[in-house]
Parts: sequence; structure tokens; C-alpha cells
Amino acid sequence: MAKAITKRTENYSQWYLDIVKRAGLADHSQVKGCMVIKPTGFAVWENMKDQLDRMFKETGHVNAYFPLFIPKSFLSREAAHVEGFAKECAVVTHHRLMNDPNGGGVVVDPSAKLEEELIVRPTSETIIWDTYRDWINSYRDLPLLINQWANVVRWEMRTRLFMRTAEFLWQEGHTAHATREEAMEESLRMQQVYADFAEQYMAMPVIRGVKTANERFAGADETYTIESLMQDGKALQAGTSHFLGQNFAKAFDVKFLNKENQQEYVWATSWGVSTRLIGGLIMTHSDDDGLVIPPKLAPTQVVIVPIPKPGPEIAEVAEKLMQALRAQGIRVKFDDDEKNRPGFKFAEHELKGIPVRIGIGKRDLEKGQVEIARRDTKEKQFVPIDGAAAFAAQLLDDIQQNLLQKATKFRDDNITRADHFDDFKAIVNATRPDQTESWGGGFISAHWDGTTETELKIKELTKATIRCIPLDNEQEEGRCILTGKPSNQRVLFAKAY
RNA sequence: CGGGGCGUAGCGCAGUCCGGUUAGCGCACCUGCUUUGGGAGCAGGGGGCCGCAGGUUCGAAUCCUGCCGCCCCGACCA
Repeated sequence: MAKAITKRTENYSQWYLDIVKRAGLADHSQVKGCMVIKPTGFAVWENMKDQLDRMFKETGHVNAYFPLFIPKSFLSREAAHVEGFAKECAVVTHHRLMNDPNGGGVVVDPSAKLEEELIVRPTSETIIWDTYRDWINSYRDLPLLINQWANVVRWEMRTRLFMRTAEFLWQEGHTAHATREEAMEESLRMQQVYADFAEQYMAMPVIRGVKTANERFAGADETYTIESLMQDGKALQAGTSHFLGQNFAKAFDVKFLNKENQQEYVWATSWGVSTRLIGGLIMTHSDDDGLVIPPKLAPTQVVIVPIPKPGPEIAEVAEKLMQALRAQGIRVKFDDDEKNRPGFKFAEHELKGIPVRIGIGKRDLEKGQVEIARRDTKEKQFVPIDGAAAFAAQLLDDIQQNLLQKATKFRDDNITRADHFDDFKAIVNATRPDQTESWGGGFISAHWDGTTETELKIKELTKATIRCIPLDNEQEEGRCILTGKPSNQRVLFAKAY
């Protein structure tokens, strides 16, 4: 092992960075806070995107595209919204460069100042709702179910590859409805779509919940979230779906004529997931040997490694195997690069998280078998050549299931109930050398008196915030963990990304 | 926006305190041979405005001044 990556127990943050870089997912760019998503990382995103897009279409949505630039005046129409984003906006002030008269290269041409500055979208509610005003006249125009795949910019102080970058890729759905009920159903429906995607494709278990007022999206009446737990015991908000009420309709004067020939403001939702999901994927499954990703999202699902060199007999068997696998829609590669030796390839493919590796050597051929290794458990076994393709296909399913089970067990094992504030503090401050050097404490299920004041106080004292109020919460009489005031349900606290 | 750290070959670093041959090491790269079932060995080779700009000096990667960039930690946020 010439080039080991940092162990999780030593430095979790560095471990994450090592994985991202060494697995070839992304690099820091020349621009502060931005990243270059490399082909392998982008392939993961494409797989996510393809599946999500399919699910959006199945729920009746269509794609469209709105401008990157938003007139400054739009952003201030909705008071809470501008409050939420004002601090992190990139602003375009000029539209022309010129040669520096002093010979210093190009400079901004001061005569090309924009009359109204443009904001690089941090999210698109404003420009979309300004457009919807023209699109919506009657109840017959509703519901309007639109999604866009785009990049957005939020000028973050502190960034981390995939988890938080100044520019990131995402999808944002923006829908308009005739009734409050319909909009509410839509926001819950999309939250469910996200939860299904996370569990079935990312093998990442999530808790569906609703955000507290304090954690709510700027401009929303209600924010629904899917929350997941990373290996270091910190929570990740993996996706959000917002019930926007009539806030944007009122701010942008979007009305429709109902069946009774009366003007009404429309009801809205918006929902999004981003490249941040890739960060969540990494931190849910990967280990000290490198990236581990679920087969359904892996750019390459099976790699075939010839041992030692790809002689004609080996290549022939590999070719047949590849055909059989491709016939089942499996993404397979034959690593016949003669530059590296098998040992190097084994380590490299594990580092890059390819779920299944098939080794074919001369000895194997004599016995009519191949060696099949799975990335998640590192188990290897010999399988007859004839049954190898079917075995590998089944193994991919097993790995997908195993990853979800393992992550679910980890998540469930790390939801702790606390009834006294001392216990609460002990849980968030606990060190777990068997886990990670910066153990976050996992989820804590505790009673809360429902006030923002108490929530902020707990955050101040422990750094833990309320991640969500689970939707399927059982009602239970209790007393607030901090104030002792009566409460009728537990909420989930955690330190969060 | 505060605190810390780092800019020397594609990557990772040493050298900087205490100025002085031709700036060095590992990995990667190129050529050849031997190898190949868990990160190969030997031999030969290519690659540097030492972050940028000034200054001090006979002489600067090294000292001084200014600037730029990035990373990590904290506050804020998806």
C-alpha cells in the first residue's frame, strides 16, 4: 500500500478530501470556492440526474430553463427571501472589458456600467415567478409543473468539495397550483420522490420531516426535508421541498381566474437537490480503502482484470463476459491496460469504488472459473465461467441491498433518546475513537417546547440544531429538554453539515 | 469575516532560521530489459520565471516591503 488515504479515525475531513481527489471525482478549481467536477464524478451526477429526471417526468413535470441572471429588483420583492440570500450573492455590474491604458492587461470598462445590476441566481424563485405571471391566467393553466436543471451561485465563506461550493449544480422544481391543498400535496409528493430516490438508488436512508420555523427556507411557509446521517455522526440535509403558500404569487402578482370567475393568488411549491448528494453518497458508504458507491449509481459497475496479461484466451473469455453483462444493461469495463500490474489495478479499482471486480487468470481458465470480488465487503470467490455473468448481476443487487441495510443500521443505532439536558450534552460531546476523530453524536430524539428561542439556545450551548420534526412522529407527552415546558412530541437534533 | 497554515517539476515535499557551485528527493512521465494471482525491479532519460512585484546585496528560493492565491479551523449557510 504505497499511497494509503487518511483513515477516518485519524482525520475524517481529510479522509473525505482524499476520497474525492484520489477517486477522481473532483478537484479544487483555480477559482476560490469552486470545483472542477471530473469525468468520474460527473458520471455519478449524470446517473443521479437521469433517474431523478425520470421520476420527475413520471410525476407529471416538464423541464424548462430560466436565465442565470436576475435583475436586482426582483430579489427584493419577497422580504424573507431577500433576507435569506442577500449576504451571499454574486453581482454583475458591468458588461464590457477594455485594454488597460497603463498596459496591465484587461480592466473593467467604467463606461459599461449596467443601469440595473444583475444577480447571479442563488435560486430562481424570483425570475420564475416573474415569468409565471404571464403564463398563468386561468385555472385551466394550472397546475404548472416545471423543473429546471441548472447551476446556481451562493458566495460561501467556507467551502468543501461537493458539500458546499460557491457554484453548484442542482435541479429546482417550481410549481403553481389552484389550491392550498394541491400545493401542499405537491410538496409532500416531491419530498417522497426524494426519499425514494435516496433509499432505492443512493442506498442512503433518510428521515422525512418538516423544518422548524428557524430552519425553514427563506420565503416558504413550510419546508419539508429528507435528513440523513453521515458516518461521522453529523446530519446532512439531503433535499428539501417547500410549500411556498401564496408568498411569491403575492410578491409577483400572479393571479388566476377560478371557475367562479374570481381572481385568486396561486399556490406554490419549490424543491431541489444538488451535487451535494454526491458528498452524502461518499460519506454514507465509503471506507478507509476508498470510495464505495451503490451499483445503481456507479459509473462502472463491473471491471474485468486480466491476470497477468490479456492473452488471447483471457481476452476471449472477458469479451464473452462483457457481452453477457451488457445484455443485462450492466456497465462493464475491461482493464487491459498493460502498463499496470494486477495488484495495482485491484487497489485502484477499490479506491474508485467499482462495485464488482472479476479477475481472470491462466490458472482460472484451466479450472474453468473466474474470481469475483465485491467492493463493499471485500469478499472474493471463484465462480464457474458459465455462471459468472449471472452471478455478477445478482451480486450487484446484493451489494445495493447490503449498502442500504448497513447504512440503515448505522443510522438507527445512532438515534438516541435524551430526556435530560445533561444527557443531551453528553451525547453531542461524546468522542468515539472507534468511529471518527470528529464524532458528531448522531441524531438525538428529544422533547422541545416549540419556540425558536429555545432552539437557538440549545444551538448556542451544544452546536446541535433541530434537523426536523419527523412526519411519522408518534405523539407523546413530555417536557422540553431545556426549559421543561410541556411538549407533545420529540424532534430530532444533530450537529449538521 | 476572524484564527492558523501553505505557495519550489504533473503530484507530494526538503532546502529558507544562518544569502554563496549547476536547486534536491519521492511518486508520476519517457526508453529498454526482466517481471506480472494484492500498489514490481534494474538501468538510462526528460521536465523548474523557487506564487507575483519592488527593494537590499558583488550575489536572493533564502533577507526586507507590498500584493495575490489556495487549504484547514471557527461564525454563517444547502
